[in-house]
Amino acid sequence: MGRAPACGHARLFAASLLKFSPMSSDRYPFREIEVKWQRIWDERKQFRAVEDPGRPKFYCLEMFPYPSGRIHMGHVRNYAIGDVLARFKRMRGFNVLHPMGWDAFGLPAENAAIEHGVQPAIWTHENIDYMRAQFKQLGISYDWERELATCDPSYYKWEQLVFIKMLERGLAYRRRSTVNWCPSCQTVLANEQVENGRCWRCDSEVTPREIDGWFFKITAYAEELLEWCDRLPGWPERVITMQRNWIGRSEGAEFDLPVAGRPDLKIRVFTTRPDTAFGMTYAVLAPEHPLVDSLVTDEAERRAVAEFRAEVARESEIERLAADRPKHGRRLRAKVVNPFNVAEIPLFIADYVLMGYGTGAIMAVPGEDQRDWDFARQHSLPIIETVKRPAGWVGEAYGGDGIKINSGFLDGLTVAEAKRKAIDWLVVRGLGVAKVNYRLRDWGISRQRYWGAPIPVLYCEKDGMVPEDEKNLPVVLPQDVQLSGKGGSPLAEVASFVNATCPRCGGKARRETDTMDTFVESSWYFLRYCSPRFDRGMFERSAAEYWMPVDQYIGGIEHAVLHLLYARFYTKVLRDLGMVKVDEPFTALLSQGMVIKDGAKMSKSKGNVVDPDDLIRTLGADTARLFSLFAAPPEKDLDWNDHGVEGASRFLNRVWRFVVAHADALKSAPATSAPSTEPGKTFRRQIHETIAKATQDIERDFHFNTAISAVMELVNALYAFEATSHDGMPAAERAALMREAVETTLLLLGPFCPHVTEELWAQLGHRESLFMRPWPEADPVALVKKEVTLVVQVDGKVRSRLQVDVGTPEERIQRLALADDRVQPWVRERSVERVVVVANRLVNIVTRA
RNA sequence: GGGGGCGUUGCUGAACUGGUAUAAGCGGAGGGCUUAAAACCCUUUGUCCCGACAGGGAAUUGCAGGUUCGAAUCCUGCCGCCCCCA
Repeated sequence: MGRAPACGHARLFAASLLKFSPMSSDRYPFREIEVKWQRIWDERKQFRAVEDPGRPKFYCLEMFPYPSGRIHMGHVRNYAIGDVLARFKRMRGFNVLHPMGWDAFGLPAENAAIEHGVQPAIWTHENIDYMRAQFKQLGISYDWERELATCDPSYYKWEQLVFIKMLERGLAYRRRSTVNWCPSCQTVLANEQVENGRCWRCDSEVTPREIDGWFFKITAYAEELLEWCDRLPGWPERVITMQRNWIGRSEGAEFDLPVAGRPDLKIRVFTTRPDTAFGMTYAVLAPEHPLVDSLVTDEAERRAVAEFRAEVARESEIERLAADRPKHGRRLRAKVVNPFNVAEIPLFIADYVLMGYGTGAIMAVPGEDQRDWDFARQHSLPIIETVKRPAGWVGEAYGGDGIKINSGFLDGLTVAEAKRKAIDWLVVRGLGVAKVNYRLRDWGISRQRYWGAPIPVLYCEKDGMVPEDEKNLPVVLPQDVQLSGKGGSPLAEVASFVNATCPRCGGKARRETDTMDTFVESSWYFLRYCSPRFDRGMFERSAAEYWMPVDQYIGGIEHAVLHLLYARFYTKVLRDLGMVKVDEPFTALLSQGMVIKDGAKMSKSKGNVVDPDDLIRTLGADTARLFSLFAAPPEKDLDWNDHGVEGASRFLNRVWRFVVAHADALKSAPATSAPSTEPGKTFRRQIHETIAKATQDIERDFHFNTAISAVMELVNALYAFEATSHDGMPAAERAALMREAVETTLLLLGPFCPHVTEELWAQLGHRESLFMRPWPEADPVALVKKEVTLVVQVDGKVRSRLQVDVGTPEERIQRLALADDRVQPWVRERSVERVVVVANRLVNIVTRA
């Protein structure tokens, strides 16, 4: 078979099989193929998942998207990674659950309503329709029958039910807290919506504001969430570390500082370093601390404090905690007493102490804490060292270990011993307790927004706060609400919603008008997928028991703390409500990197956006998928490169041309072979080495890029094999090997590029889908090597190569190596000290002058 | 300030538990096919040195050291970039 005619043949063949689009005359007809197979997969419901206790299950899940309108390249990458795994695991014999849905509540829908007058529900559903079509165009193997949208009342109904149960158990509660408030928009802003202290929309200054809101008591699970961090080996270490730090467990002590001359007042402080108490030279309260008001002595001080508070209120939490900026503080007239040495010390309010951490008050030990040291220097306060510095120590505050000094009864102890003794001392005297503190705060779930799940609570004139009766659920979000973007919670304006009946007494009641944070919906959607149409509960127990936990979760690193922590918490709550058995929702996690172009994240303002629609239109979904999997391993950022995409397209064309050109010969060839010739054996070994490598790369560490490159090498070898005549090789052997190589290529490539491989598979005469086939296994017989090439080094430098039979004894290898013509000149003038032989790899001859 | 990660060719990136550094793709060069171009196919392609060629040699994985028969990989210090925490 000549090469040039093969080309022409390919075109003819393709043209007769499928109609060509004129603009892609040199490319395989990807458009037709992709549409065709998407339709067939859909009709066959090929990826429908059904519980089957007889087969091992694999729950493969990618973080569901917010329906913003259209997908971007980050989505393509995320969902392509998931699809490779889902298809791969199916071929490996697993019963795979691979669902898709929509994180459909959120601010953008509401903003679209405010700006363009579209109802959020309509806007959202239109976006979902468009994006669903895009996913289908990418050929992702979802079980579309399980699709769900979180804005559907039949979804959030169950979340409202769980809310009520959490309320009963004290896991949901209401309290006042400080939030970011925009006075012009009259609404609460999320931290991300505050830019440099200003509202992202109207640019007015954001102020903290005390308002009532709902919280989930995630802190009740702090210890368990932390403990399980050690039991999630399938998670990336950096995500685990971020979660650990976020939870921020610290052990220490809590004790009281009496206010001098005010026997009625004392200030509770938390410290992780009770051993340093003798170094306490002042104390600090958070400016917001409730005791501050009782501590001020006169009107002048009250005014000064108020002024200072207003100043601090403008600073963000991040600014207040930044180590490298000056700390602002104001001295109060009141003084406190250090119980350890009964010294009277000054008391401050300062921005670097937060009400939200510990008790909102600290003992300041500038000798051992850098922030205290900075503050002490600024305010000319004394600094006492209570830990002996190591010899040669240069620096300011010393946070390290050492022997206690200047510390009364703690002198001479190590830091750890002193901590224990200091706590004992406090406990014995009833002054304080040992205390574990967490940085983690309870999860504020109230949003003064319309487009979210209503919180199922009413306020009755007679009964006070009352949960909605379960039989009245769902509390449906009203439609056709006029949204102005002003005036706080939009639901408060909807009389038909607000005015309701008290489920307890039947009297008049007002509905809660806050809606839930959208992270609540995403905290359990993976459970709903197990039985998405179940209408007698959140999910069907047996389905959840079969599918849970998610075996592989895939998503962006930006959710390292937020979503992933909330979902872990919520799952544990459901477990404690007796609804699920699992302790953790996600066994393994893959955090994929960002898609970068020209050194920056894709964004409209940078003009470096690649539109998936364009790509699918010009080069096809298989090419888009292939490149996004080939260009980098999943956990790394992916540098988008237009030339590289063309390379991926070129490769698929190359596969296409070969198969189509040789389809007739391949179809009639025997399926497997035991080659009799050396070149035949070598080629077959190459085929099976590719299987082994690709399988390992996918399975072990998701290194799809190297798996693909292995297949590329096989295709190159296939072209070379075809172009060589191989005198003496039986025609049947040649044909069988080509068939084995081609079919292996298609099977290995299938999960990456499902359409083109499925089409070529069919063209080879297969009736059954490629994806119903088992994943190929490397044949150990084919992998056996008779000979190996050993590298011969002299003093670590490569000087020659040796062809030897596998299993050649070491002495013989040594002899051969030393006798080698190329080795001789390097050892002749020197004496051989030793010879290192690494089996089947190399020989290193170590010499001495 | 503390913790973690990364640094390999013109570019993206390979190199399993230390064992031929630079696979695969992109880009470059040359050739074939073609009236021509595109597409496609083949060959070649990190640097320096010796050599007409064949071939041979040297240094090289951010920099400087160390451990080892042998280091991109392990250890120490430094430089640069990134992330998290403070």
